[in-house]
Amino acid sequence: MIDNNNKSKISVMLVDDHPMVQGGLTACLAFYDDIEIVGATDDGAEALSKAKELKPDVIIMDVSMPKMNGIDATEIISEQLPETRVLIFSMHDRPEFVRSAIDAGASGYVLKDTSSEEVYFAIKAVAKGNTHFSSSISKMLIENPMQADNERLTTREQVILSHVASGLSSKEVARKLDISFRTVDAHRRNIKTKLKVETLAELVRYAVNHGLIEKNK
Amino acid sequence: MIDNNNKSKISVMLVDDHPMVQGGLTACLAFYDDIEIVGATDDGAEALSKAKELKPDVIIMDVSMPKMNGIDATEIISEQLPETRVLIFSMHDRPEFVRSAIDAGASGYVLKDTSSEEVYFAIKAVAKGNTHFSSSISKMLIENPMQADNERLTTREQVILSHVASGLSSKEVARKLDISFRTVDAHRRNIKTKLKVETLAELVRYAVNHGLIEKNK
DNA sequence: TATTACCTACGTATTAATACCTAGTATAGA
DNA sequence: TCTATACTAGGTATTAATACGTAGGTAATA
Repeated sequence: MIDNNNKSKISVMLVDDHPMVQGGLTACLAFYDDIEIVGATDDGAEALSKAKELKPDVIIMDVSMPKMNGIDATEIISEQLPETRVLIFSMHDRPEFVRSAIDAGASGYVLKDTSSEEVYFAIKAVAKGNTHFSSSISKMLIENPMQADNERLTTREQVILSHVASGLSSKEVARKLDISFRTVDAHRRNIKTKLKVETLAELVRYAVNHGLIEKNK
Repeated sequence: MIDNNNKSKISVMLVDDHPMVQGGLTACLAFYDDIEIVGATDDGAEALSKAKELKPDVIIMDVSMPKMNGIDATEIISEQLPETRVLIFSMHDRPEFVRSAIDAGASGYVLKDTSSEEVYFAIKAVAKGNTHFSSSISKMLIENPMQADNERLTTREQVILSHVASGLSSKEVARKLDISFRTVDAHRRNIKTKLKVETLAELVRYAVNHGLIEKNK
């Protein structure tokens, strides 16, 4: 960005695959004369190239998008355009989505039921280098502290869990991974200890809710 | 509605709890001079009273809303305002959402990634008394025929399944429901036969995906 | 009256899961 | 070099799940 060029207005790029949401954001932000919509796209991959071209102050980014999701896009933008701030604008209020976004470098996270005014204030805050989270998001982050390192599942454990949650017995998982069924059992026990659960049903629910297994499969 | 009064314009009411979606719909439909937005609300319960007052030709209805969901609202509107058409406008593309909506009396179902033009055409179609479904919705309905009566779970079976899926053993479910664990086992076997699954993991996933158990619980 | 479906419950036999304990190898980090 | 972690794997014992078959009582429907 050229020094002092268009400095009084915050340039904003929209990245959302729902036409009505894009339209709604455009319409609502049009009321504020210190905000300028400089571009819009409906997928994360194109967002990257457009962001490099436009160098907006703020990007409003959805999470779920067809080609590249907003979290991955955010991570790359944070690396390649450190002066551009990303404000996540999403349906998803679960801790793992929010944490992924923060880890990827997002400066804020607001839910899609947020009022126009709050979206505007959030844009202003992140443009200044601050952060902004919906109050329910902040509350939820406080109530669900980050899992300790020793409570995270290793890669192998995730693989074991996804198979078990899909319905395979320990023997079937063992055969599939070419390991002993005792090894599978040992992993299951470790996984249960880490996740503080006791039953297979709880393991399955964790896997479904954390995207370790495809829905409707 | 008074005969011939304002007949050339289709009156439309918006029911969606996302301000940007409401804003986007309003903005996009403003381009069409044969459509008039006569009201908007963000919850299904208020939608009922406003609909009786305004008697719109078409209601654009979200599904997930805080106080009353769009399906329940649709059902009541279909009964009490038979000349008002409901067009569902939703994130959810799973068969059970779509079927619930149709059963409730909705005249159409479009997904939130639908273009402005298609939303406009859908409104026109349902205002005329036709139906309109996103092409992916139509395709999915064809591929997932309604379950036969003998494949639906009875009330008791759903209760058994929700307990089992929450992690209780057959003995624990038996104790909780004051029945024999043999009875629980018999139900489990019947449920598996009906759902065409073989393992507890598959039962749990069904329960999670069909809302028989709370997410993140 | 006969049939069907739902809910209930039992016995027998086999397999799977689980708990507990123990332990070797490889790799990374202090 | 030592320690910790991850991944691996074994034995023993107990409990749970599962399969198969059987069957009674109640209510609804033809």
